[in-house]
Amino acid sequence: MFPIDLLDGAHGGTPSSQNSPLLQGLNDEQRAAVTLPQGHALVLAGAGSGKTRVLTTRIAWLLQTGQVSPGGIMAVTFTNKAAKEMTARLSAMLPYNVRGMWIGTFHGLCNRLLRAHHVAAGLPATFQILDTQDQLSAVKRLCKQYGVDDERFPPKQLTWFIAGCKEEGMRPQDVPVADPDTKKKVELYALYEAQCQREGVVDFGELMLRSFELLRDDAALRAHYQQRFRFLLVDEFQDTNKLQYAWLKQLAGEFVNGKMQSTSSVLAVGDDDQSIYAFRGARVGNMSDFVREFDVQHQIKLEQNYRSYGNILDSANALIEHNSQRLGKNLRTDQGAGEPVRVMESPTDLDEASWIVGEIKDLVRNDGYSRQEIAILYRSNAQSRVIESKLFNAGIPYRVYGGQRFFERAEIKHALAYLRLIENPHDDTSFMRVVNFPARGIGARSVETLQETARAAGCSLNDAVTAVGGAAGTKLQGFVAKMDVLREEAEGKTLRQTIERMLEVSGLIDHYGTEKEGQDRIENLKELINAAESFVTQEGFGKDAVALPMDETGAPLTQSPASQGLDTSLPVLDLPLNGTDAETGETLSPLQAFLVHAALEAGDNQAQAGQDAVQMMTVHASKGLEFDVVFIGGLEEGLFPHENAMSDRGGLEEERRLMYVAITRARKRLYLSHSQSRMLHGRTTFNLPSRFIDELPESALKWISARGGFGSFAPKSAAGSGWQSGARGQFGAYSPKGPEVFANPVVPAQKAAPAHGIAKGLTVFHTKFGEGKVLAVEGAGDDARAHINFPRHGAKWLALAIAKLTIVD
DNA sequence: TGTCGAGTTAAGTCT
DNA sequence: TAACTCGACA
Repeated sequence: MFPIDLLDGAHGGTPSSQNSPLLQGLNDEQRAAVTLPQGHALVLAGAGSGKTRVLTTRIAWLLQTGQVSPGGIMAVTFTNKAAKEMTARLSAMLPYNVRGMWIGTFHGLCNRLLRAHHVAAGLPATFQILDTQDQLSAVKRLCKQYGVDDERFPPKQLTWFIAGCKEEGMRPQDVPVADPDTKKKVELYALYEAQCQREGVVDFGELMLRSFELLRDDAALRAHYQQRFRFLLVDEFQDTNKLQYAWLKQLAGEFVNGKMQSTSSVLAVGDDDQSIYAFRGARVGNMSDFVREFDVQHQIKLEQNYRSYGNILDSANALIEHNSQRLGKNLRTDQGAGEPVRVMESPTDLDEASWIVGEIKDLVRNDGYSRQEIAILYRSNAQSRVIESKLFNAGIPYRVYGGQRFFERAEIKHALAYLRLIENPHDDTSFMRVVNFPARGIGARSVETLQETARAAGCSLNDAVTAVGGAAGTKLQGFVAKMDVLREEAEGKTLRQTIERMLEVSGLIDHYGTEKEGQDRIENLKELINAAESFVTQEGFGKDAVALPMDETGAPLTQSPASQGLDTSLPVLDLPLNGTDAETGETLSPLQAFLVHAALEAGDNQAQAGQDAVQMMTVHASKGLEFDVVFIGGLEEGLFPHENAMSDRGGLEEERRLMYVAITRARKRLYLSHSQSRMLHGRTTFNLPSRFIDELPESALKWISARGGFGSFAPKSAAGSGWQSGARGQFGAYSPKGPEVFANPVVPAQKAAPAHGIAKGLTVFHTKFGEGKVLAVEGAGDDARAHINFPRHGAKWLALAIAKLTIVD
């Protein structure tokens, strides 16, 4: 906290207090970024260079020097995590309420804009947000309705197509049609749009596109926000897509002859080396476009790293050197070399997991690390399962981020669908989801009839119910009546009461009560009530939901905002997080706000927060975080780099940046691990060690795996990069099966091996293990392996070029 | 119409 | 491996 009397002059005063406590402890580059003069600027911030600190201090600085009031600031991030952290740091730094500032994710801020101007945006006040699952089921429903051949047009691909179009800012009429297939897809895109509009729902892409169009087409509104936001700060700028950049330009000012005419100041903070979202339309090129189009005068590089020791940083630097498309940047540290980066090789993914768990035990018991400072990173969510089960068996608390998120669980989606139907009876996606769940005798046939009726009448499923006759009609009407009752009862009830009543009336609790594994689900549903409860408390619903414009002390502004240079002809929209209707002044109901929360923040804070638990997440989810100890598992060709990304150069470079992000998460100790075989999608695969391991400097590494036992599997790096044999004595302890799995001696593969004749289902004889049954055969030629179950020794993988096997029957 | 089991298929990162 | 679809049967 800094004393208020340090405030340097009134509005627009020159920031002269260079010895402000705010600036203490910043290095020269950071200080330069924090105290940048007005105008557009780009900060290239390397990993661990104190980027978040710079951003938040910059905001505090702007406020402290009176250059802007809280309402004049907009800070955009990509993840809720980042937005939350920024808000938290700011409230610790500033002596007044930060709620008046627009700090949030792109999608969160778009939602806020659309809520506030839903009439102008052509949306109902209660519009709902579709997540990826909802979007897919909406598309499936559409395809079925129009009899689309889902072989030729898989619904999933259609959702990608639609999302891709929106990311490029294209409506159906804007999409260039080159071939009949595209023509069809565009038609479906248009139909999908109509369906969403009819049902009052928007997907993620629509949130962005719709609010972009709102700003583009409504000059008065645009002028208002341009006037209002004097300072726009954008985090992770390298991850912006075309549409997001265009959206920013609308807010920043008017674009004339390719140049930005702007009275506001845009600060873009990014790191081209950490661009890992090209797959969802991110354009690193936005950085250079920004410099050109905004005529950026100030560029600052933050290269001093405060996070990691030398060996870790050297590894990161050496790795990213292999990329060709870079702006160029090299991290440095004063912290000394630190420990070497440890590299581990395991025979199987199970061994890898056991080793990680054993290592974690040591770290906690012997080296005094707390579990929450240890992270296990992996390329894809599917990898977490094995590690989870080992951690679970070892009794080590852990927390998994991402993956199956709380709000994406089936029972929670069902509950939310009921809540959405209470809010908006025309939400057909939700209607379809729960009309017969729990089962109430409304079968597929009845639903089909209902859909046809609705389509013919051009109304929602809810409204079409009365037109359906017979027994089916009666049952449908019963369902709708039930929902009507719930809707009426929700009036004047607390969110908690509404949800509890819904769980009861819908029959969800009863249903799961009779199900075998329903107890967990019931627990989750109760957790939903808790989530709603704490949401209501945190957001302060029920009190004065509209935050008034504030002065620096948090007291409401008594003087006109015009003194801040704001356009007073429009209402000042200092709104609570989830927005208020600017035209009517109505605020969202707690239920509406909670549904928004559920859709936009998929609930990464499920697990027991606060517990000292090992952190598990994908590399993507780890961006922006840091830990004392980091394990990166599954460093194998095909997995990391992922095979789908290996075909083209761009994809491979993105994978490398991903690896760069992973490495730079570690402060003190980094473990890299790969496994020779891995259960993937139900098959055992054999992968070479990742090329990324080879790209690291030998001097920074230390191999802790014992080499040997795997003849032809010898990692390709073995040739040049010295596989020092087991430097750690405990190798045998954490890989008890190790020596047995491949019990055959290592001999050079014989060239004349291919015609082995071993096939699944055969019984074979092994000189040491006796008779066994072949479970599977993988690979060909010298690389062929068989998985054989020996009654007395268990299932083993044997290299057919080496093992002496005879076929018994 | 609901339920259950067999067969099929996809499989990656996120708001 | 897990989620999903489809067909047989009650």
